[in-house]
Amino acid sequence: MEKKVRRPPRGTRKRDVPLTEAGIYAAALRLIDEDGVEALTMRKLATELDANPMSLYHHVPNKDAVLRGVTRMVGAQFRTVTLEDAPWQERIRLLATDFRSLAHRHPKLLAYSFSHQPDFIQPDDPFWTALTAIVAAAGVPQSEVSEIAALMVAVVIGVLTAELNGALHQWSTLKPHGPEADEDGAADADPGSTGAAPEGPDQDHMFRLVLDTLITGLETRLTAGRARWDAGH
Amino acid sequence: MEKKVRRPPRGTRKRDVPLTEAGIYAAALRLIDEDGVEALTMRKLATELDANPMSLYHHVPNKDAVLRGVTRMVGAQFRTVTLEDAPWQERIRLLATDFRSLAHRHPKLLAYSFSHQPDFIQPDDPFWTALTAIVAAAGVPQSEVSEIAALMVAVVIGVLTAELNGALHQWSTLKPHGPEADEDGAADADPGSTGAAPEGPDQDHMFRLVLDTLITGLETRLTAGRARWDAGH
DNA sequence: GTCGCTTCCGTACGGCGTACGAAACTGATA
DNA sequence: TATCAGTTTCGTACGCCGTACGGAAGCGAC
Repeated sequence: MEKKVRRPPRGTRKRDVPLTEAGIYAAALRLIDEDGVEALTMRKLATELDANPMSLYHHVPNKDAVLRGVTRMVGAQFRTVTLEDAPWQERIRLLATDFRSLAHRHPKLLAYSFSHQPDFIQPDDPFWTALTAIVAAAGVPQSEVSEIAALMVAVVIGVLTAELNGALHQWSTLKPHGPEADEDGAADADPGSTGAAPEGPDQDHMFRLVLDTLITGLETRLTAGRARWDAGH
Repeated sequence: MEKKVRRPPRGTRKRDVPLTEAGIYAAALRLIDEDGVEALTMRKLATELDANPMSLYHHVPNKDAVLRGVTRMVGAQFRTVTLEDAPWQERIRLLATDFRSLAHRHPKLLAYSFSHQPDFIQPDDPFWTALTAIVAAAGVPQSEVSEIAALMVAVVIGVLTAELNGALHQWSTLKPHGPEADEDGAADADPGSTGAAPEGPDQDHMFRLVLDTLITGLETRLTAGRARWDAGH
């Protein structure tokens, strides 16, 4: 007759929805965005979901799977506009910028993923398909598209990682040499002010700089010497 | 035969040299090279040194300091030949290659350092002084040497990280685009042994490719438009 | 001797991931 | 409606971890 509820019924609990895999990932992402990956524990995650730590294990095999799931979830959120008829240089710039803005949306998570989850890029992710399409459109031989795309990802991720963890800023404000010993004339018109600008380096600018340099290098290589590609090494 | 026991052990003791900071770092490096950074614990480290875990804390403030110390120690080992009169392209190639071989000597440690210790490059490390000197010699204006050097480090580290954790191999064997053709045969690579790989992507080659592309881009930018540098783009 | 200082170590606390089994809930069936 | 099987939730517990704390062993100076 009476529905006997020993446990406080709905209403008393904060959570009125049952645990789900997606819900766990979402909560984990919330905590990670807030405090970083290393501060995420299964107990805190359970608390956030108003559940017992062990309850999570019916939806997720272990903590590592949580991280992988969150990463995959965020990676799947990636969207970019594909300008079909723009020059490949423009398209790749846009793609990289979109990717960078995703990284800025969840910096703590992506800084982790970049170094700990080599498979956070999946072959059918929109990012990868777009990138390979652009690289192919640039004129890279079909057989090397993957390699070139892989290298571009590695480079971009390298710069992003350095940007996210502060290394880029730190290095670029390092003094070039230390003592004098300036040999081999570098065109040097700058008076001796050690330019300790409080502003520091502009990360947007630096990102674009790498991108442009990379693109320029690729252009040169593609137009100047097709034989160089085919010769390989 | 009387044994020279200057230190009659309370309890049984195997270690006859006292603990030192350097000794702790050396042992930690041994364990890291073997099992990876994440497997290093203060207890295992103490066992390796035949000491009580708490004894380490008289020479080192905490575990994080151990990691930082080991990283610094390895970083200080970096050596490169400086070809004073070679063209900067050649010099930078050599520097990057030397750096890469250091990374291959302690892959587990450096994969960690790259992402967790933004300050593992110090202003007076031979690596940094050599790099900034070369960049300056290439003709980059004094005021931007640091930025360019920082970017090059970020790029190289990005590629090395991807190489060390297997991502580079994985990505470059990814199918370029469509889900139409189903091909299997993903063979996992063992990081570190880049010797005689019979299969597709040659990591040495890919590293050189990035380097060359970067250098080419830099060349073009330097020779074609000096105004571009000065205008700050 | 007996101090004071450095080095070493035993014990212990709080937190972690998660194995295990019991309890509670759910929907299908009788 | 009562029963029951399967799923979801939870309590307890184990073996790790980093490290705080305080006591003990060695050693040079007096």
